[in-house]
Amino acid sequence: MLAPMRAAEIAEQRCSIARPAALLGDRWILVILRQAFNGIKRFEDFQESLGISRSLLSDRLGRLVEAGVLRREPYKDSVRTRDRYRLTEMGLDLYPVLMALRQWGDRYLANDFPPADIRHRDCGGEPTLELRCSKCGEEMGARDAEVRSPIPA
Amino acid sequence: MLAPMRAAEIAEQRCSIARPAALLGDRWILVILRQAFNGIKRFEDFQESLGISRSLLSDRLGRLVEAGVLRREPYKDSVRTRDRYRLTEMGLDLYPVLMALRQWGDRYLANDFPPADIRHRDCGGEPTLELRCSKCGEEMGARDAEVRSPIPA
DNA sequence: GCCTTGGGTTCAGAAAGTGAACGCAAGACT
DNA sequence: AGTCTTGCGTTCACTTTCTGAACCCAAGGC
Repeated sequence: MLAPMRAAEIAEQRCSIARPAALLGDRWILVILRQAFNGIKRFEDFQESLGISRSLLSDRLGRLVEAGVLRREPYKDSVRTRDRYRLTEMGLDLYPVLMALRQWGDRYLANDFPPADIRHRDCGGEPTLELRCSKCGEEMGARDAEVRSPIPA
Repeated sequence: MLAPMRAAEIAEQRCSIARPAALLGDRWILVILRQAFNGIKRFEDFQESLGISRSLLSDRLGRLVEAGVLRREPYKDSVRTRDRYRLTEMGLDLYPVLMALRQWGDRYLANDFPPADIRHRDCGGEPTLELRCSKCGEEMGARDAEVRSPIPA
């Protein structure tokens, strides 16, 4: 199974948003990453927990490995040698993306269930994503930002 | 054109990440939002700047309107009445998601071009996304987080 | 009345996604 | 040794979605 044609075209744009979008703009990729951050590593566990078809899971894990987000490596179970997929440094750095999704989802789409309970391991506080100006330290939103080198597409 | 079947299933999960993923886990949706944040409002301008097919653009804008991320409204051009699509408050609050993608993209995927230049309107500083513990104020990464109510799927 | 423009909808063919069935290597069982 | 199970896929036939090109239609202009 090949990567989608249009994804490749989007990925070629010289744009800091289009390139990640070409990889991450996919429902399965995002929930696979969520599971990876939840500690899932084995093919079977991804497949069962997500209800994704094997062929598609195989394709998506392959894309993530190729992109450098996951690393596939053999490891010794108590019983035998298996493979597992682990987040690389590059993959771990996607955490803010997932947290941004979660924060927005909790706010606007989670009316019928309690929000995710994720805590700082050290102190039990709640992680919050802040968009802050690195110069003046003010918190910012979309309206406070100005695009100087814009709009590549 | 109907929304993809599996998207609906993912959207039904009681999960703060799966729900936004069902809407945003789509290449076109993400670049459409980028353009919206870049100030694009009209159907034609989205279409030309993205090279997306009209039918698909129509479908995606419709999804975003239905989700409450965009609002469609008529307005008076100098010449005549047109429609435009504008970000709602809910849509503007997606800014951190786009910034998270951009920050990651700049770091790992933008080796062949200069990163996007986005500045704080007031002081010219650069916006940075920080994941911080709201209790102790420490900056956090994936490894410092602990999932207490996990793994809905 | 006819033309242009914006914002679509409607095709038919191409690509991607789907679940079920099959492949295959490494240990374990007998 | 031969068979069984488990993990991790690939292949297949079928369905759904995407694609670009062609068409539609209302509001203004000529």
